[in-house]
Amino acid sequence: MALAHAILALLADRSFSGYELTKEFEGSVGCFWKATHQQIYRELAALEERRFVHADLVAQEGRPNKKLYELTEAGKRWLSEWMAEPSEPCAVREDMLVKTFAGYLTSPEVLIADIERRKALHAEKLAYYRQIEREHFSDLSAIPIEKRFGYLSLKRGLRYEADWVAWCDEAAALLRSPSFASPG
Amino acid sequence: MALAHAILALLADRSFSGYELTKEFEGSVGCFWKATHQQIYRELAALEERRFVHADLVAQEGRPNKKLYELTEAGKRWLSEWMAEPSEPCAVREDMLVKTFAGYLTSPEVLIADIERRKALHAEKLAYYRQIEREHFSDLSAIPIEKRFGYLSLKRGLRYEADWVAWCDEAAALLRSPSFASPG
DNA sequence: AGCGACATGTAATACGTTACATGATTGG
DNA sequence: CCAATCATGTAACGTATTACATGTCGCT
Repeated sequence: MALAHAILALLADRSFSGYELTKEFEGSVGCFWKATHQQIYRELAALEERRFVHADLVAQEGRPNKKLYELTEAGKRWLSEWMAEPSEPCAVREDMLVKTFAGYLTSPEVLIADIERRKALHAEKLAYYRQIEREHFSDLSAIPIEKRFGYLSLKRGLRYEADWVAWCDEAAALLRSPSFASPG
Repeated sequence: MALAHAILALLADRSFSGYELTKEFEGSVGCFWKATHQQIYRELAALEERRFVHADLVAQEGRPNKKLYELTEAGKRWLSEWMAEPSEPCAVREDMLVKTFAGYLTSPEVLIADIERRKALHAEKLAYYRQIEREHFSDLSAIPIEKRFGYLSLKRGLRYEADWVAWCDEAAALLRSPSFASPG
């Protein structure tokens, strides 16, 4: 039930439509939570039924109407209570590491190609998070306190992507070293 | 269907029972894949139906009998083919970072307590992985080439845990700094 | 005329989590 | 005698993924 909390955490700041929430999860929020639009619409419906959010239909000109969801008092209470509970590490399920683990079943070249691909992906995300850091968090004292907390989460994203890039370099270098030369 | 590949990757080295596989996923394999015994038994049954593994009933003295699963040729082929496909980053869903994101809804003390708890968890895993590194990978040239690949995956686990510990320190320090003092 | 952004959904399937369920043996 | 380890499963439920589905508007 943690997607629910992620959505409520966004709605604590301001109202969002399902579409807007989806965009948030595709952007910087993606550094700590991943969700598709289908999950979000389903969860919003469930949250509305539990009265943790309330939807307002907003008529728009020049574009489709939207449902703006706002956090209710009950929703805010539920979220605050959850904040005090201990949080567990998320489950890691990394295809890439299954492949390195059984890497002797393929050629080093195949592994290295995949590692380089991953490196590019993580480098791109890292650049994106650095841009957000520059644009939104270059002067913490200049932004309202509620917004400052987002920097803590972003910092984890920055570390995570930088660390993946570093591992990719390390792993590729090892695979190219004599220790992993084909004959063994 | 990636749990299937993780299981086959383990079976590529030697045969395992469901119980033994569960132990592996709780141990060092846990640095890149998480699975419960229920998932494993279900997946083994599915893999057997697809003829990617074959079960041998092994009678034991002094303990319950077990089913030893071995990789079939078809299973090995299927695994090898999968190795060449590009691998995507796994989905991050971090409760902890939802909490820091909306941290203004609770007190810094509550957040810091949770962060310190997480730090202890990650430090413990880091120590465990370091122990495995010392015991199994201190001299790469002394171990058979197939086993060396496991070190690449372990290195990612070492990085991951160390990076979390570092973030916990960074985040706790920030929360104790004037930038996050309650009044804003 | 077609593409991309806006906007919201259903349905089917796959996968993960939690609870329930059993039973032998070993060591304290 | 009780708890822990070995050993394997079923059932119910919750969550995630993938495919399908629709329609507007603005721009080129």
